[in-house]
Amino acid sequence: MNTKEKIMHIALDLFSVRGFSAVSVHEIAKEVGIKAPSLYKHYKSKQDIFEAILLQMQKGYQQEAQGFALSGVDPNVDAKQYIMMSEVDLLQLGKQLFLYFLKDEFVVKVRKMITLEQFHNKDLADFYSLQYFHAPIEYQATLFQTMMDSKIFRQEDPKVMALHFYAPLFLLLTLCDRNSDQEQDAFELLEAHIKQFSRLYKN
Amino acid sequence: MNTKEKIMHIALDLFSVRGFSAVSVHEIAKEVGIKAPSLYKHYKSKQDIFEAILLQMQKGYQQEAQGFALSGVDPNVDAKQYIMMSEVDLLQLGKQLFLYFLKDEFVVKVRKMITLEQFHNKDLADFYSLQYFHAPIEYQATLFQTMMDSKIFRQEDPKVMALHFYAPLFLLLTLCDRNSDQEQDAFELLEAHIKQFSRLYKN
DNA sequence: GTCTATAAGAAGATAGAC
DNA sequence: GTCTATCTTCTTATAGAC
Repeated sequence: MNTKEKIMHIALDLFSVRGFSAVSVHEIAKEVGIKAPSLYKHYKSKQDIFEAILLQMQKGYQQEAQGFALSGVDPNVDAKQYIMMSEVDLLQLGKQLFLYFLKDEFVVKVRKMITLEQFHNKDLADFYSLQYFHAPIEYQATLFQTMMDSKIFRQEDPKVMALHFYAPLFLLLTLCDRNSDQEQDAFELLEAHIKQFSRLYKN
Repeated sequence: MNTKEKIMHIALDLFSVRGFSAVSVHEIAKEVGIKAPSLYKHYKSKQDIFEAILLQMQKGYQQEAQGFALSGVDPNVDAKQYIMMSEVDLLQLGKQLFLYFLKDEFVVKVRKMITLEQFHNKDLADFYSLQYFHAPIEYQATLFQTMMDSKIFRQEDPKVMALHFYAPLFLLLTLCDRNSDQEQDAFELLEAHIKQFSRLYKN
């Protein structure tokens, strides 16, 4: 990893725990192993590092989504693959989604960082809401709609069904972000959630 | 309101949007209408203001819980009142809980402030997790257990049932914290959630 | 309880040598 | 691309007059 990348990752480490304004350029440089002024040969300002992290995440997310069980691009295509979905498959899907959000270090740190900056400006608020509310809900609603059409699940509002599936995932995820020592409990509760969810919606 | 209280409320206004470290003592004092050094006659440090806010919230929460539909103290007592609970009552309960978390200005601002400081230290992380995860889940699990015993709801894991009831509330709450313009949508989705929840769990 | 003056240091960022 | 030296501004906090 070159110095520019090293700066970005160490800045992210610090921003994601203490927040942008509580971290000094001096501190980032020290962790990298250079002096603060050297850092300005790579980034024109502290804010520039922050923006580089966001850009990197948008790039990385596009790539990850491709290789993912759910492409995240066209839920209608995905849904056709899951029309015959059993309870086990749904469990698999939920776990996979949860583990991606929880175990991809870069994703975790960027989420934490944005969590700490979400009220600063509208762009970041909108970005967070899109990434962790609207996009997953819309996506899963389309998925469940298709599965309802094929009589796997009872006829209910697919958007609310998506909310019922996703909201516990999100709550447990944010719990783990704060208290990583509770990951095991969270994971067990996640399993219990999806199994009970399947029973409730099963036709 | 005296100057000491004024300082606390204005500090909270600023901390809850920009975070503790991004707000200067000078700025707080300016908004209050005094000079920065005068502020130190009321609080011994900036950190001291932060801690005063947390203390004030703990006081206020104890009082609010008393007058609340759910006492928040003994769920077994509460549950007996709700044994005959209908779908409409559950809707009422959910809305009330949601509106308390969303419309009590002090509660909203303190939640936002702690959201921005939650990764700084373990005490704040634990406080957030207790307030917005463990306490509500435990409380509602006990409530639902009693309601299952009296055959109102189908026999399922009461803790997971509590998760199913509460997680969408939390997700919509944090959405409103970021995007207050989406409150109306959130509220409608909340209603749809509780109605569908009732249908799913109804015996 | 407010003010002005000021300390003492840390902040982000630039200039210019190597 | 790294360094030292430096600029300028801002930071928290104190001293002491009124």
